[in-house]
Amino acid sequence: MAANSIAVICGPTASGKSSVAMMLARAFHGTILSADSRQIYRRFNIGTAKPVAEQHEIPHRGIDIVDPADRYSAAQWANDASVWIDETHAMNRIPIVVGGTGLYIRSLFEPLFDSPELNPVKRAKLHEQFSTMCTNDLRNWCIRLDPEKAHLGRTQLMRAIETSELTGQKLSVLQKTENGKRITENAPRYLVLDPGPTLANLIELRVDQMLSSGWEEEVRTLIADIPPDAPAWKASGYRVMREVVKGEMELSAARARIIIETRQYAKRQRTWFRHQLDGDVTRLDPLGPDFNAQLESWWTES
RNA sequence: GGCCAGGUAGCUCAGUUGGUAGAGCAGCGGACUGAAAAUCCGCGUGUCGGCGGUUCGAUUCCGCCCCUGGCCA
Repeated sequence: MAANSIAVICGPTASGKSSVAMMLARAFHGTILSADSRQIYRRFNIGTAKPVAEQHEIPHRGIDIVDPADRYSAAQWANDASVWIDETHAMNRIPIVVGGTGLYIRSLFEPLFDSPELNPVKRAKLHEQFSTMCTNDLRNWCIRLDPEKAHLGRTQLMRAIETSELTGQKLSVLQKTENGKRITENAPRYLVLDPGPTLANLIELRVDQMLSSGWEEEVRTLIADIPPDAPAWKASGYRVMREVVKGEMELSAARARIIIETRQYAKRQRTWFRHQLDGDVTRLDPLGPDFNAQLESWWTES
């Protein structure tokens, strides 16, 4: 790994990517850049599997950078990450990007388009209207304005509609023509970690660890002063734990539900990492017999 | 031991007045450009508990048996 390069380690939740990143950071003087859309939030620690103790040993960036009620974005992350990368290189360390938020990671190497400013007042008005509409109505609206985007989900439909309504241009066209600037000249080299079917067991194990290390107490204190619609609550398991704290759900039922939610999240991540990464992608099983050797040869290549 | 209610998809259950069956959840596959742990789309053959009987045809009707739950002894 050359001094000015960037290592990228990704994979589904609970795949062990953090501990692999820690190993590399220890051995090769690395700084860990967390590409995780939930670990950015302060105070949401246990349920997001935030590396709290690890930060004392190895420098981390991208953790605890946003208040729970604030909205963050892939674009902001890409901008912030480019600064962290420069700082890391300046300190003669190797940036190790690690995370499960694929869109964040990809936006580093395949930049998001330059989004036009949308008038905030008009935008708020539009969103007020969206909230009264069902997804199907939004879809029909999108078919008229930007049919290429109409097969996507509710959030993406709203984005396409607001772009067309407020700029008069199709989002699908803007994305093709207006390529944002490339943050790094280095070609991406992705390491995707996935232990295969064992992942289900690892997820179950990790949920139990979270529960036994005080997740419920954490949620009890968060619930006291964080608005229920704050973006940070969208981390999987937190809504269910909120019901437990409020006495609306048995802990055993919550545990089962959280395991299912987490498995479903991991599945979505796998689909994403299977199809959305472009470039030099290496896939390894972190529990495989030759993993250490494979990891080393991946690292020393190029 | 007697009576009653059940036994249908991995789970919870619907249904077929006799023409071999379908929902929710789970699971699987997919999409994804400033909310991404988000937001969406697609996918249902299963000895219809077992063995006989009636019937052109039984998951459905009849008989016996097995299993589960409840009530009564």
